[in-house]
Amino acid sequence: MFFGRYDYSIDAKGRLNFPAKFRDAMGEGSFVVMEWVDNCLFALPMSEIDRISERMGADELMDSWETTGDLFSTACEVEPDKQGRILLPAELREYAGLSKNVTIIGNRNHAEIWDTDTWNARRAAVTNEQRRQRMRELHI
Amino acid sequence: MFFGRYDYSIDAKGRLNFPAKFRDAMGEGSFVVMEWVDNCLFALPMSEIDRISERMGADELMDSWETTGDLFSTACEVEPDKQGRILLPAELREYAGLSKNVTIIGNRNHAEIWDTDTWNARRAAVTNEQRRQRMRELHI
DNA sequence: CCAAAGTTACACACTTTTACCCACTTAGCA
DNA sequence: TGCTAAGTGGGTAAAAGTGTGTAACTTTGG
Repeated sequence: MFFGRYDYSIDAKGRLNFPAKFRDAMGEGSFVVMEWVDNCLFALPMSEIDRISERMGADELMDSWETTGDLFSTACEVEPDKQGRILLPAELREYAGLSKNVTIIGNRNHAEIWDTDTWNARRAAVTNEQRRQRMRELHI
Repeated sequence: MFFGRYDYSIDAKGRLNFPAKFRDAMGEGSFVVMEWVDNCLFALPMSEIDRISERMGADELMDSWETTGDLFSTACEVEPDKQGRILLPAELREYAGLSKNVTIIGNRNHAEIWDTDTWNARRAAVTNEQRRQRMRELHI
């Protein structure tokens, strides 16, 4: 399970720290990072990639071939160094608009990598009333 | 079941005592604290988080991804130390406006963490007539 | 084919944060 | 008055995060 928010900055060598909790949740060794939507990056365990691949393979829809191509072409395998930092390819950094401040959040079964300003703006756009509505729907 | 009110203060290290009764009700080990609405924090057992996660994962609604991100990004796992204290991340303390005096209340299936002044003001704002009306609706 | 330049990987040192441990105080109770 | 449980305060060690140097590798141009 992934949750929580972590703020880091990309160092001069382009390295980005990845939260220790998430490293554990990713399992041993490497995991996968890919483009998602709204200029965020998707980080998920190898096992989840397999699951998605299977699901898309089973999909009868005509466009699953194009869809997986679009998605998987951006995916890359990363492995944290001894200090827990990862090095993202320039294309992914550019897609997400990552320059200095980066926010990594947990979201159920995956982590998301955002430019900090982008993430803050996105959260600020959610109103108290929307959250209240969500609470009602969840029947907590 | 969570009920009752407990008043504590945050110490110099940012630690906050968590009521013994609630610790028991949370079950063994750690539990989860997250932002809620009206500047209060929500504390609930791990099992409840799993339940919410499942429910949201099953949700067919287009925006469930955004919704879980908004909610889960604020969540954090905490485990009371041997004295029963928890350490809240700075972001959560800030959201709830916690500086010194903190009030923890029980509310059915979860606990809530409030700034004491905020909680007192909120209670003071409820009128006798509102309580009377609520009583009628509950058929107590 | 080789050398220079840039990139990536690895190692180490340092700082900050968090976890853990122990001691003390207070309140309730027999 | 002693006992127990709850709550509070502080010291110390481990872990997480950050910065810098250097070697290995890749790329590029002559």
